[in-house]
Amino acid sequence: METILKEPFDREKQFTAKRRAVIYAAGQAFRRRGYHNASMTEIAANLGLTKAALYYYVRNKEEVLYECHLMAYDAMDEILASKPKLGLAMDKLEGLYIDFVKMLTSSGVSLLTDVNSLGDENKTDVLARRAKIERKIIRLVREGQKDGSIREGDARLHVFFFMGALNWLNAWYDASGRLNGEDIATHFAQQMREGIRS
Amino acid sequence: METILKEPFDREKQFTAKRRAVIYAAGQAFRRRGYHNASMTEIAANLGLTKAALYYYVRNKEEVLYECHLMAYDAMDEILASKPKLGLAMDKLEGLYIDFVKMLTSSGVSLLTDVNSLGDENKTDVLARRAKIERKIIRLVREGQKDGSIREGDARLHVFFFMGALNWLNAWYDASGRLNGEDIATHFAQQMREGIRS
DNA sequence: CATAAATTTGACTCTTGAGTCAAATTTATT
DNA sequence: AATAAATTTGACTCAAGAGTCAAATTTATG
Repeated sequence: METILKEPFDREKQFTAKRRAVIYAAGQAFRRRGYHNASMTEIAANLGLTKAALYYYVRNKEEVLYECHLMAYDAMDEILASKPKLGLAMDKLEGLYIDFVKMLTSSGVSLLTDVNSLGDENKTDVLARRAKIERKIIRLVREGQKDGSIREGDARLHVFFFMGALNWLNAWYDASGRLNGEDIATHFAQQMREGIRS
Repeated sequence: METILKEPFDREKQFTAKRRAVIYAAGQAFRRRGYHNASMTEIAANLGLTKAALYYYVRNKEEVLYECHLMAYDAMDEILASKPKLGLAMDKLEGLYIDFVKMLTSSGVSLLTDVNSLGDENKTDVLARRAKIERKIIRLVREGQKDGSIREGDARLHVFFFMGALNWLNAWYDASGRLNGEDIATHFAQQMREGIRS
């Protein structure tokens, strides 16, 4: 029972944990230096490994980029799923947005913008994933326009506007800077809200 | 007089015009496919040229990226300079923002985000250039907080929030889509304004 | 048309970094 | 300790794309 059940799962767990660490480290590197400027050798070195060792955990570099994107979208999906379904749409949206910012400033996961370095397959996939999230938020905005909490106007534009702030975060946010994620989250949420409230 | 004055200037003009065309075409390619995914050969082909011909107009690829950045910042500087110095800060800011969006949606010039592919020299330069523009806008926001047209709060955050929308434009704006630049500009300007008005 | 300057090209070189693989090393199990 | 599986490595290969250059071609001018 020990060797048959516990052990293999443990091994698998170790493996996936390390694999995740690789993806994560790569994500950090991609964010700081850009996908093409961050070499696999460099990423490996950050983990105290050799490039060849990385390839034990990962098929190829593109796959890593792909998984980095998914990681961010998974986190967003999780946040989306965790939200209560009742109340004013605006309030739900605000909660959502705060969590997004907190997640992006504290988890080390970030929204990468380089989607063109993915092959057709993965690119379509990632864009679909992004679109799905956007659609949910747009739906929420429309709901807010119905329940009167959100001002009229093209819901897509409402959303693109404040989603831009999230994607731009990576460009300037420095975890060691004087601004902390919490403060940014509440500030941004207010600005988002005021921008579209009725 | 003909050969001594007119001709040489004309030649120079031709050269710089073509050079500009190269930078511009490269900018389009960088925007659509990313700096590293767009090869010099490809950019040349878009212009009906050979890679070797490009290098008659341009020292190297990095220089091209550098100039693309500058092109965008030049355009923004021009807009900044064109604005009247009187009136409520908020109104000035709104005019500015509208012009930024119009410029980015109509001129073919775009804000590139890949600054890490530049060498140290150029990178510092570009970041300084960006910072300078941001500082002007931040100053304007502070002015608005003094004259009462803009709500209190961290002026930098106010600015980072709505500048994100501009940088995110490239990711979704499609000149041939149903939304035109004019509409986006007025929509975004309103959302920007409501987000920070007092 | 002859000439010179400007422009363009084909055919290279060179570097970098992704990806591979057989062998070495480590870890767990009996 | 012996063995087997998991993990890591050094030393490669290979392709892509940046950048070069001498020669060909085009354009303008007397």
